[in-house]
Amino acid sequence: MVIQARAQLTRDTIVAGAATVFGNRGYGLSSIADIAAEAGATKGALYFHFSSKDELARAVIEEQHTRTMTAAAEIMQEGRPGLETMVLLSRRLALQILEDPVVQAGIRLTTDVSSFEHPVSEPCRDWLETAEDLFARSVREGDLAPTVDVGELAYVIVAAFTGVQLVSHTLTGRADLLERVRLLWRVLLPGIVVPERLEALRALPDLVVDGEPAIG
Amino acid sequence: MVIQARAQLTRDTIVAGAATVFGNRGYGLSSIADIAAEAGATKGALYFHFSSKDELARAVIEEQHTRTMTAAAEIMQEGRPGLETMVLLSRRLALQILEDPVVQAGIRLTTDVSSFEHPVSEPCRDWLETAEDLFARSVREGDLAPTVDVGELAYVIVAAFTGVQLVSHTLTGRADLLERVRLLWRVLLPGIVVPERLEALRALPDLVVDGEPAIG
Amino acid sequence: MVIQARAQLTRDTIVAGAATVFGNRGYGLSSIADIAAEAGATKGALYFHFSSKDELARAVIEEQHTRTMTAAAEIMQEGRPGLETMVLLSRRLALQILEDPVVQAGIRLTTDVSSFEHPVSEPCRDWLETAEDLFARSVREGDLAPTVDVGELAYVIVAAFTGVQLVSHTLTGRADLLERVRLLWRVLLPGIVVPERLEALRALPDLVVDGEPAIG
Amino acid sequence: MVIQARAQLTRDTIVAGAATVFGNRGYGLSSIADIAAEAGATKGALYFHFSSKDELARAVIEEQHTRTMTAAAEIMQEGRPGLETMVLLSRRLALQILEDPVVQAGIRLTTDVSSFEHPVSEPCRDWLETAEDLFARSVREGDLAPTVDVGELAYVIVAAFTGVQLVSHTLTGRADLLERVRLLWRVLLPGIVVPERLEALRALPDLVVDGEPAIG
DNA sequence: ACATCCGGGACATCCCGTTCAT
DNA sequence: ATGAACGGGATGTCCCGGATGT
Repeated sequence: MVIQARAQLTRDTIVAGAATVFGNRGYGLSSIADIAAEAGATKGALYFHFSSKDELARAVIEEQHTRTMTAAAEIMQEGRPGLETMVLLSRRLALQILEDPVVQAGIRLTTDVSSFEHPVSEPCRDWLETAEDLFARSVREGDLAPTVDVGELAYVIVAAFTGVQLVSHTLTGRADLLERVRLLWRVLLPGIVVPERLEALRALPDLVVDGEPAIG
Repeated sequence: MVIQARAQLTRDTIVAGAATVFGNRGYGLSSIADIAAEAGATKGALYFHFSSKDELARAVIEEQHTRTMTAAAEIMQEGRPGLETMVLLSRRLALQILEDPVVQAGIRLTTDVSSFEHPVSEPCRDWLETAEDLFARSVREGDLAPTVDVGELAYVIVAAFTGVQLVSHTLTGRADLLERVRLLWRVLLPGIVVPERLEALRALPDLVVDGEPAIG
Repeated sequence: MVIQARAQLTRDTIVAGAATVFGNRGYGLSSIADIAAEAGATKGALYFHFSSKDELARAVIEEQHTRTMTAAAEIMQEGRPGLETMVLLSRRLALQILEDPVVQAGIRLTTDVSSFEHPVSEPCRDWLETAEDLFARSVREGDLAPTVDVGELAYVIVAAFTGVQLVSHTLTGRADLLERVRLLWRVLLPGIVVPERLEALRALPDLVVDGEPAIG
Repeated sequence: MVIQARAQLTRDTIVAGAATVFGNRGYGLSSIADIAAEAGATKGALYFHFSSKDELARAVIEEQHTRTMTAAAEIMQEGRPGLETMVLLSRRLALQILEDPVVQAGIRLTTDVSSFEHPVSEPCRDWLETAEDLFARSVREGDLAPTVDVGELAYVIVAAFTGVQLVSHTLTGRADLLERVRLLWRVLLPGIVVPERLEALRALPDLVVDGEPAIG
């Protein structure tokens, strides 16, 4: 139906507006009225698409998840080695956080909304799984020692990235996010790759992703 | 004076109640009425001690900061090597997070309140400084290579710990926090200590702090 | 036209749904959305047939009035004596109230909507008129004394019936309505019929109408 | 405490305002804002005393019940015969309905709120009981035949009065209420009192209560 | 003609953070 | 330090039109 095209547009606009407000103020301090104003929509329109603030927040999270997973899928299709893919994924996500309010909001909301009755943990689990798969591949490729527990390694990486993003946000408003992610890998890599590959992979953290400004 | 002692007690009770509520629901979703009820005080009493919700939140953060810093000072007085001290600090903080609602709340609020006009970043900076100092000591003690940038290393450690705490909270309600912190160090240490000390320090992550249940 | 047949059906469905909701919750607490849902229609369909909530309520009242008046006409055609007809009418109406949501709703709405700009009093007046006519006939038939004011008598009967219906609704959810109507007549009759006919009419309240379960 | 006196006053003001609005528009169509405005209070004050619209409505009902029962007690203390007391009670209630918005509202709300989860039926039951007691006394006094079922009689009277009040409200805005109540008794009495007392009691319906305008 | 989808605002109820007398 | 009150939103939902099919 043609009508539904306009509806979809309205819905997207609202999600975007919600992301901006949620991202700036967090769930609890964002008001539906502010969101509607930000999106240039009325509360009637908003209420037509989302039956509650909670549902709206979850829609933002879902959209963010879709976007990050789509971006991740693109990179994973390039057929690079596991570790390299992992690094690129982290940088790609960092870029999305910097550029896309929906991604910013989604990440913040995932934490906020976790206080609720039905917390949101899928995105987190998805990342863990992805990381685990890639590390498992790295083991097969000989970059990681067969003795490492890839699940545990994935946990540390995902958590560390999360922390870097949050601390960078707190201290510099994310101005140094990309640099900090690079730094994270420089510290982590030596401890996990097998010694003989270390030299070859030393440049990994400085790889540049599509759309990323080259390093000064 | 006796009267002031009671006032101080009331104030502490309120801070504790506020911590419980803030910690569970976040700043925006916590109401003054809930806090007063939780603390067993009246709203009037609350407003006598704190002139606004914002100030109350900052008081919780400050109290948390005091507690963590006090605990940190205790450990640092024991005169252990830098790296060992750092590990113990992290474990001590994890324990506080698990046991002390004020600490839980302070950490959550630090993020929440960062959306405000006067964000809170001191606690974060203090930890960075502490970590940096300890790592510098480790360099002097020969545990870390002189080439490492201790500031950067501190950043990674603090961020990673933050992330581990947050992810553990999201996925398991912090049930596995201690184990995850241990894991974090096991992954990190090999990449940062000088090779010849690695064997000697391998047991570091499993050190047990006062009050901590022994590892099964 | 065939199309209009479907429209009529839709309209009737909506009126029935509206009756159910109005009857349960009253005018003010019934929402158009609830009515549409109850009727299995969309709000659009509803607003095609009725231009406002008020109009819908009046349509329900009108439909109720039609149904009760139709039923009344049937009984009045049977050519029974006035008093007997009156008793049967009251029992027939009680049955309708018990069985037909539209009748329930109509009665409730007649009261509710009375708060509006254009109150609804026709149904009430119609009943008064009908009762008055029947009592006048009873006078001619010698059942009532010529001295009674048939208008006043009609008023008392209509009001008393209304009250019985309402009290029965409040106390037992109308479970004892039929019995209470019977009781009403047993109390009223001795005071109004001429003494010499009293014995003959004593059985009147226990007459059974079509469709009514016999008395246990 | 002195403070509570002012609070009590505010509370009463709010109940009175609520009664006015509820009485005019019914529960569903009355808004809290209108009530606050009518009472000259703020929504904050209102919410301090009543935690919901429902509770406010029940407070109005309760207040009405108190007032009618107080008035009833006064009359019953006068030591008149049962039937006479009953008649006077009905006239007193009619007067209250005419003069006291709280009583008007209470009666209307009793019906409205009956749709809720916790309906209100006590007032109705209290009246039934009172009437039953008085009729029982009348039997002992020889005004009523010992064969009458006083419970059933009470039901009819209470219901009939309720109906008269409602119909009078619908048709004339209660302008003829007193007259209609008188009429009700004139129709009812002959059917219930023992023949030999009928003449003596014929004047009962025209008795005048305190504060009632004499009959023209 | 009949029905639907989508959207528009205006309020409803409720509750919140805060102050003022006492 | 309390009880009472204050306004100003908070979310949610209502009644209702246009745009769009069928």
